[in-house]
Amino acid sequence: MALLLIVCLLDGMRDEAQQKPMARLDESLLTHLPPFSRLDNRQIRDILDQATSKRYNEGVTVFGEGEEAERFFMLLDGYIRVMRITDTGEQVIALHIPSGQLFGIARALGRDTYPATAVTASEAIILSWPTRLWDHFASYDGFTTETYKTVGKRIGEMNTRIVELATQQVEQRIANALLRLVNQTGRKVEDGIEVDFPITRQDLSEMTASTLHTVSRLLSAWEKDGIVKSRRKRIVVSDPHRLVLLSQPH
Amino acid sequence: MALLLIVCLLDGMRDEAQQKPMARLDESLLTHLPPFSRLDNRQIRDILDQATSKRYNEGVTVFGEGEEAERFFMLLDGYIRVMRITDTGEQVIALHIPSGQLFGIARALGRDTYPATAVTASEAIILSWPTRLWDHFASYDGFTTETYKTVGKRIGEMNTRIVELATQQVEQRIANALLRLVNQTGRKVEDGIEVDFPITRQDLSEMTASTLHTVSRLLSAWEKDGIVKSRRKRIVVSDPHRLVLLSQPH
DNA sequence: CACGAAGTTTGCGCCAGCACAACGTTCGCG
DNA sequence: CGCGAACGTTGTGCTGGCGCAAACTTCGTG
Repeated sequence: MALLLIVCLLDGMRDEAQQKPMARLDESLLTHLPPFSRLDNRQIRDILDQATSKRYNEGVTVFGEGEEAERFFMLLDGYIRVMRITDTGEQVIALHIPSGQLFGIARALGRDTYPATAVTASEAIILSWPTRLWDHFASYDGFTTETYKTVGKRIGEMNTRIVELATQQVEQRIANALLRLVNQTGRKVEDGIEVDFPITRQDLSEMTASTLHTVSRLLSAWEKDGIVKSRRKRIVVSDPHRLVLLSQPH
Repeated sequence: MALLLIVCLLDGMRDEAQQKPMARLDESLLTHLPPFSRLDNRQIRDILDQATSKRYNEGVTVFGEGEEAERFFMLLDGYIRVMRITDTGEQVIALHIPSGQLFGIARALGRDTYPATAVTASEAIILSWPTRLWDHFASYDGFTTETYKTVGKRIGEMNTRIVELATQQVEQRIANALLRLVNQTGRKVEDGIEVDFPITRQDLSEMTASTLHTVSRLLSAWEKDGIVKSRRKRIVVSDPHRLVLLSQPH
């Protein structure tokens, strides 16, 4: 709810400077996001005063793997796709980050460079700060604690990912990926739940270590069975329950 | 080097109480381990005074996935295998932890339960502390910083793991797994570098999401080519360079 | 509204690697 | 030192899902 407000405020800035301090932004709006929830007003204002805001179109690279970690980021609206590219040019999507989370916090894990590439999966609004401010903010009560909770969750997701890749069939992996998307970023629509950002079969194949072709085939089959409905870049899950069945072995 | 000393000291305790305070242990021995390297003598003594020491045989479960995270651990000697078990009973090995690292630090990531199962991959000597002490130690300068560096590294490894599973052929994955084992835990022997703890083909297959049979076949083929030498539970890599070639696409 | 780019569908053949099976080898233990 | 269990090897057949190819649909743009 708070986020919507922020977005409106920021929309006004769309045609102005793409990067500018956020002095205008009401600090109460950030209060409910986990990393900031335990901070007092003075601290929040301090953080906001030093933030840079920027609006990104879909498919823009926020930072690349191996680059020096000069800034860290807070996603206010939209979705971020975290991916790596192999020597042979294949892309692997590691995870999707929903709004309200910090990302690119290499510094918090003692790294000097970003370990992966972050690309906007939809239009996005992002605050960012120079990395050197991390230690300063880290002294604020609860800031790091909440951050590391997020890290812990992501580790859990990665573990699950590994187990899935290691043990499940393609159909189950794709079903799982879709369920995860719908759970984490789903939006209720008339005939089911829709993934809240544009997603192609190619993307799904990169999330599940399969191929565009296989994903396409399966989605077609599922559509025939009335489990999903999809159009270009949009996927609606109309029968989540049957998808859950498909996602489990046998 | 310091570790060897510790091990000797502890060996003396082998037949005494399996669990007892470590008051006797010279604090200077822990000084060089990353999590403690920036601590002063008083702090190290404080940490040691509250530690419990225990010796484990090979193949013993230290903690299980989902259990309440009552303690956190420091591996002084040996190796730990971190694994998860799927609903269908398949095991997946997530990573191996070498001596000198903290593990089971769910608390540091805001979790109440352990996210995976930890089993000793060899005989091991482990210190542990009640979880509630974490926050106390965390106030010591550098303790958490160094810990989170380790977490960062493990995240990197997991990412690599995911990319490997997603893009590489079985032969390359097994070659990679073997190279990683040899790099991280290798011990020089006469005719090459040996994995420093007992490892079965089954283990390797669980690390690479393949089967015992395939691993066995490949190791046999490699042995015929003079790349590795293996006997029961032991693997020696005699020609790492050619293994690197095998680990890369084409 | 015509064109190109991006996204999607579908058919077909093939092969890496799994399942199944049976046997050989090493180790620990009484 | 003999037995059983754990660990390792090898052969054979089969199939899921990938590679390749070609055509179709939707969208944005000038």
